[in-house]
Parts: sequence; structure tokens; C-alpha cells
Amino acid sequence: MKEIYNPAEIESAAQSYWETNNSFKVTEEPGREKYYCLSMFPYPSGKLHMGHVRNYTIGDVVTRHQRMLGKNVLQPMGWDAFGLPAEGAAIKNRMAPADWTYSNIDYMKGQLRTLGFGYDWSRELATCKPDYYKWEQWLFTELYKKDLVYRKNSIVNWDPVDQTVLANEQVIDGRGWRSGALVERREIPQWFIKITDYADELLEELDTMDEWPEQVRTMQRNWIGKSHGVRFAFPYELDGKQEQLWVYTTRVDTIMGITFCAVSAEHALALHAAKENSELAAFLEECQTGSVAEADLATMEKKGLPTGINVTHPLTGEQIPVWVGNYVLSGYGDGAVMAVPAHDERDFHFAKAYGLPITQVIQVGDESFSTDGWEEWYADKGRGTCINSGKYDGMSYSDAVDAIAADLEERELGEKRVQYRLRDWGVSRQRYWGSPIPMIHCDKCGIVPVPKADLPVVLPEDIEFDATGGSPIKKMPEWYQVSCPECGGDAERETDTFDTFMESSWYYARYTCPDADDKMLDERADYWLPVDHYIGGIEHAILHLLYARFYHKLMRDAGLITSNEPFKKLLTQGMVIAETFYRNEEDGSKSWFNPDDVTVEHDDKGRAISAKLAADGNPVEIGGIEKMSKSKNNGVDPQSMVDRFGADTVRLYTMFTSPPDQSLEWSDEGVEGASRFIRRLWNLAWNRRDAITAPGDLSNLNDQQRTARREIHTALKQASFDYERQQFNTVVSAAMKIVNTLYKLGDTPADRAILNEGLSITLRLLGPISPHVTHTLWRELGYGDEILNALWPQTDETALVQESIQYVIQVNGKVRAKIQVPADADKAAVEAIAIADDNVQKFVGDNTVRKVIVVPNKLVNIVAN
RNA sequence: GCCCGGGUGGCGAAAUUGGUAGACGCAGCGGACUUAAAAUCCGCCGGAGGGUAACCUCCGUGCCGGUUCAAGUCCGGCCCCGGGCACCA
Repeated sequence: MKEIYNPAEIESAAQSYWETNNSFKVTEEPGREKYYCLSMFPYPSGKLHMGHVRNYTIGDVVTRHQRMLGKNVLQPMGWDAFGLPAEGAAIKNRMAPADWTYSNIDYMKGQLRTLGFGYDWSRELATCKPDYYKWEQWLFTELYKKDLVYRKNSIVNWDPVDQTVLANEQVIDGRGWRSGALVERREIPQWFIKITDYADELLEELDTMDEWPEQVRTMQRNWIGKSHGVRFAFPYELDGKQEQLWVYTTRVDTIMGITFCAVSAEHALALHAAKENSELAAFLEECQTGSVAEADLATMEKKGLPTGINVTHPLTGEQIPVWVGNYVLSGYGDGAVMAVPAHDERDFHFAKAYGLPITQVIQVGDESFSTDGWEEWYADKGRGTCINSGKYDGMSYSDAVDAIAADLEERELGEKRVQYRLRDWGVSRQRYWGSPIPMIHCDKCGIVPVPKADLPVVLPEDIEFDATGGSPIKKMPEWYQVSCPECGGDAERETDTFDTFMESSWYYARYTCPDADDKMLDERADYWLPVDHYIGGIEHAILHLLYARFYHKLMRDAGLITSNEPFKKLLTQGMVIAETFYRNEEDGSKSWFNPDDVTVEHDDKGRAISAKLAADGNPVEIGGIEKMSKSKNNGVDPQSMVDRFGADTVRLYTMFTSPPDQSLEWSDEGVEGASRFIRRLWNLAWNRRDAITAPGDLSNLNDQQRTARREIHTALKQASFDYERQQFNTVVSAAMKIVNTLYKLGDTPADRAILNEGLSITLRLLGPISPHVTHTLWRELGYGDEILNALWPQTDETALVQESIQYVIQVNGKVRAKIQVPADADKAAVEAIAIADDNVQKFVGDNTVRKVIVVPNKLVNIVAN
């Protein structure tokens, strides 16, 4: 052991120790409790950012803690390796996406190693490897056979200059990111997986997933968007032909209040009417270019034009005018709605704007209805009864819905229907760097899935990108020209690749058996799954987590696994944020400076008052605290922090500064503090190394020593509780409290015994958080070989027992005294001592004591007036 | 607009879920050690007022009201900040 704490040295030694001993390699042990802890795998973008460090530290802390509880713990790591940035880098650096990706993986893996994360690297996977994507290709062909996969036309962004399809991220302000050309919408055939077949199961299971944050469950519920309603038609005649306008509504009870219909700008009826009407045609054009951001839509002005077409009310036979409305969504339901301005807020504002009639058909109690302004109760579904509705008058919501739906059904003009917002999952991407879609197009046989024996369809990695960014495999006849597996004739491969969400939807399962070479998953999957604890960013709340849940059910129904859900517990960690600094440039733009390059001046209260750029000494503006990002240049490089302070300090700081689900504000001073604490621990161990030799006798302690031991075990109890509820910041503070207590101990045999016990507890509490320094001290002080496998410390309840207890005495709810009472005193005795106190007497005065509340071992409240 | 979070010292945050508000840390101040500095160790540290002092009093958890012996915590109403989103008929 050395006098001076040297993180670089002890950390690399500890890491080598774990590597040579395969400390984190695990196998299935039937009968032993397993724990599968997983952090969302990274995209290999180049280097780790602070968000990764936080995510993976949380995962590693959970992993090491569960291991010390005696469980068989799996924590794997891998790479979400397909994706668009590799193509951009390929064009820019004139290198193959595969080479760029592999070199990034190499570098980032080294970074993960220096942070001391305990991964079972024998299970490492990269989703761009054929032995990985082979199995999702196989599953896709199986789904095709089960009729869960289909092909249909869908719209893509087309760059007319580069002659290539663009991903949404590559469209900037409606223009191609490279060419700058106006992007066109083109319809091409694409592959879909029927996630809607699983919508109900995906929705209903959310109710049972009580270890997921409520926020995430709500977001998924809304995304699936199930509603119960009625779909019905308005007949009309057009060019002498009988047609029907179909709409969907959840408020068919208001059907007698329809005063117009509204269709979306893309609706066939609108397009037809626009042929004869140039004003309408211009309006439809305008609707195409408006903002599509949801928040804008919510506050957007309601606009519309009449089509000049009338339809017939299915029950009254009345003529109803059809309008085009910018508030009608083309993609939901039939792209058309019935409008009941009296009982729908959007319809109301539209009717007011265009002078359309408003007819009240629902009455709630004695509320008074007026067309002057909108009232909340007008649209209160389920309240009130029908009026002005002929034979439906007096009916409640559910009676009216049943009766009206029955009448519509009788006329063959409608029926009840469950509607979802969720759409089928479009998985085709016209990109290169992804898994090829294993389908063959044969002129004779049609679509033929690639047989299992021919899988995987390997993506060629040794390619060159031309400047357009178009997918190279689309220009490689030697790759896509094949013979048909069925008839043997000439055929062509699908040249589109899968959406990268396909790979990230099942990687958690493949880690359980990454070497299975004849099956997607083997029997080991059921030992480890479901994942007990999944950790990642909130940005994946909907898409990734919904697709992974869907995929899990697909794999279950393919007979590969038996569980229903992939992730038992979910933790969404908070953002990492930092101060920003900028200068206003002459052209009105801002240039942002990294906090590393700025010196901040504080006033005597410690408030930041001004900041200067270190390079030129001139002032910069303080821009407020924001999420670490490239655009604000406020990212702190984890590597430079590890180099300066060591991984243990960086890990301790990220755990100590905020609870895991809240945002974490970076502060250099805070990191210094974390580093100072670790040195304080090290110095204690060094200075008292001769005293910490063996456990001593704890049975004969004086008052001071008993207090010290009580403080240690109180902190331990709190820390164990906080580990369970994953509030790691207070775990660190508990360890700090114990160290503070240990510093105050003397050097008698009893003090040495307490020190020995206290330090062994502290090291184990911190073991999961700062593993290197605790590993080293554990061995140097002779506690054992591996703290990693040490058992979690138990609270000694007898150490918590006190001879006398401090009671807080309140008079009328205000603290007036603190008294020491023997621990065995009964309620009456406590009361008596409390009332006898001088200060209590002073405040009770001449008043009569009405009531005395005694909270055992805590507090007495005397009510007097 | 709607749905989640959140609002506590100069700052990051605690408060074992209704029982001493501010633990632990950062910054700051004071002291010890040192020729000196750094490092380290010890102490003080919400505001106002009183006392030589140990201490004492009043105010204080975004704002207003309520429930309770007791509210940072529960209920009702509002104001800010952060994140997300379905104009879904």
C-alpha cells in the first residue's frame, strides 16, 4: 500500500485483475437467483459522452450491489452499430461505414474499460455482424409466412438532384442536406410488420408493469391510442354515381347535432372538388406546406373552405354541406369527420369562424347553453342526456350510442368499431448501412422469402460511397441479381435495408446466448429473461421500448421464449446539464464557448457574476444551464475527467450529485469534492493501517464509542434502504458520515475494533460506486481477496439501541425543548418529564393542557390554551 | 392546449413517506500545521432581533386557502421552470 492515493495506478491494476480473473463472466446456474441488469447499448458515434457515463455507472452500481446480495448477475454490453451517421462519415472521410464503425467500437470499448464497468465481454455483440442480423432476417421470413408482414406503398423523401431517398434527419427545412434541393414526396412499395395485431396486448399489459415509470406508460398508452366509437357513412351522389363519405366518431350520441362535415386536405372528395375550384385547389396546396409540429397544430387557427358538395344525413335524410378543414388529419380514421359544433370544441370554433349553424343536442343538468362562447361541459362525454334528437331524447350517453349504432347498422350505414392511433411498423429503409431485407422478387413466383439455409443475406462491407450518398448495393447487380429459390429463374434481391430499430428490439435477448449458431435464441434465454432492470434515456420511451416489447411477443409466439414482457423494471435517467457561455457576433449569431475554456468570477456569496474566456481575458455572457450538447458547446469530455481525477471519482460524483432520475448539473468544484472524499478515505486507511488488523471486541464500549457505533449502523441501515430504492446520492452521503465518524475515533482497543468494523462497512457501501479504490483497500487491509464477492453488510440492530432517547417537546406545535428520557420510560413518564421542563412551563403558562400527543421515541406535543 | 416531472440556504441536494426543515457535499469564513503556499485536519455557516455567554425569540420549503394536536409532505385553487405530446373526432 502506498501513502499517496494514485488513481491511475490502482485503477489499471484493478481492471487487469478483473480481466485476468474473468470476474464478470457468468453462466446459468439453475437454482440460484439470477439478476439481469442492462443499460441501453450505445451507438458507436466516436467517443463516450457524459450521458453514457451516467447511464453505465447506474447500471454498474446496480449490478455490483445485486452481486453482493448473493445473486448470479449478468451485465452485458454491445453496439447498436448500424445507422445513418456511418454513411455521412463514409462520404466525408472517404472510408467504408464498416471501417468507421469498427474503429469507433474499438476506441469506445477502451473507454468503457477505463471506467471500470463490470461487463461480461464474452457476450459482446455488434448488430452489424452477419451472425447477429441473420436471426432477425430469419424471424422476418417466419413472420411473412404467418401473414404478419406485408408490402404496401408509402411515402418517402426524394432528393431529385442526388436521385436518392432521404431519411427524415437528412431533410433540413424541406431541402436535402447535401444537394439543397427541394425534397419531393414519392410513393414507393415498402415492408410493414403488423404491430397493430398486438395493439391490445401491448396496451393492456402496461397496467401490470408497475416497475416502469408512470410517465413512460402514459406515453405508450397515448401512442397506441385505443378508442371505442362508431364508423358510419353519409350517402351522396357525385356525377350521377352513388358514393359514401365515411367518418369515425366516439360521440355518435351527438349525431342529431351534425351541421356539417369536414374532410382533410388530402381526402378524395376534396381533391375531386378542387378540380373545378381554383380557390379550393390553392387552399389544399397551402395545407401541404403548413407546420406539422404537434404543439403548433394545437394552437393553430382553424381554417377551411366549402367543397360545394352535400351529403345526406344517414338518419334524418337532411342535406349536410362538406367542408375542407385544416384541422382534420388525413392519416387517422377515414380522414373525414362529422361536425357537431355544439359538442366539440374544434367544430365549435370552426362553425363560429364560418357562420355555420350550431345545434345543442345534449343537456347537462340545468346548465345554460349559449353559442356565444365555448363551455367545458359542452363536450363532457358521458354526462347529460340527449335533447332535440327525436326518438333518442332523454337517453344517456351509452343508451344513445347503442340505439344509434343499431339503427345505423340496420341501414347498413355503420357499426361500432375500436380504433387505434398506432400504425403498422414500416421497416424498409432505402439506406445502405443496415441489415438487408431477406426477400427476393421473381417475375414468375412473385415475392419469395430467402430460405433459412441461404441466410444470412450478407451486406457487403468493402464498398465505396459516391458523393450522392445513394446506397451502393442498389448499384451492384452482382449483389442483387440472384436466381429464384423456388423456380431457379432470374430474380432480384430486395435492396432496401431494415430500420435500425429492428436490431435494437431484441439485442437484450441475444446477450443470453450470443453464440447460438443454429437458433435465434436457445434455452439459456429463458434462464435470464426477462431483464430485471433496464436503464436508459427517456428519449426511448416510445419507439424503442414499444418495438422491443412487440418483438418480445413475436419471439414468444415463435416459441423461442416463454415470458410476455422483456423488461421488468425500467429506470429512465435524467439529463446531464451544464452552464453555457456565449458571445454575440456582429452578424447576430452566437458563438458558444466550452466551460473548460472559461473562468467564472463569483461574488462573496458565491454567486456567479461574470465570466471570461481564458484565452483572451475578455468577457463572455453566461447563457444558463442546458443539456450538454454540441450545439451549445457545453459538453464535458468524460475522458479528460477520468484522466485528471480517475474513474472512481467521476463515478462517485455522478452518483452523489443527483438522484438517478433527475437531471445532473456538472460542476468542476463538485468533482473536486468527490475526489477529496476518496483521498480522505485513502488517508484514513493509510494512517490507521496498523490499527486495522483484525476484528476486535465490541462488547465493552464507553458512551462515546457506543455513539460512534450507533452512527455507523444508522448510516448503514439508511444506505441499504437507499440502495433498494435506488437513491444513490444518499448512499454516498451515508458513507461520508461513517468516514467522518471514523476520523473522530481514538486509539484504544475498542476504538480499533469500531474502526475495523466501520471501514469494512464503508468499503462495501462504496464498492459498487467506486470499485477500484475499494477493491484495493479491501485487499491491502486484509478484509479478503475480492470485495466484488463480499456479502452485503448487515445492520446490527443492537448497536442502534440507546439508553436514553432525545424527545422533542412542542407546545401547540412549536418546538420548545429537547429532553433526554430513559429508553424504558413509559408514556406517562415521558409526559411528566416534558411538562416539568422550564421552557415548556413558560409557554404553557396559565393555559389549560387540553391534550398531550406522544410519538414514541420522537416527540411530545402539548396542546394548551 | 393537454400529459408528466419539479419549485426547499449563495449552490447540488436531504428529510426512512404527516412528527426537530436544511443531513451529506460544494462555495465562503475562521483556526491549527508550515518560513510560506498547496495539501491535510478542526470549527462556523437560512434570515432578522436579543444576550458577555451557553442560549433565547420571531420569520422561513413558489403563491392563496383548507384538513390536522402537528403540513416541505395530504386536499382545493393559482403562478413559474423543465420535459413530452395525440387537434385522434
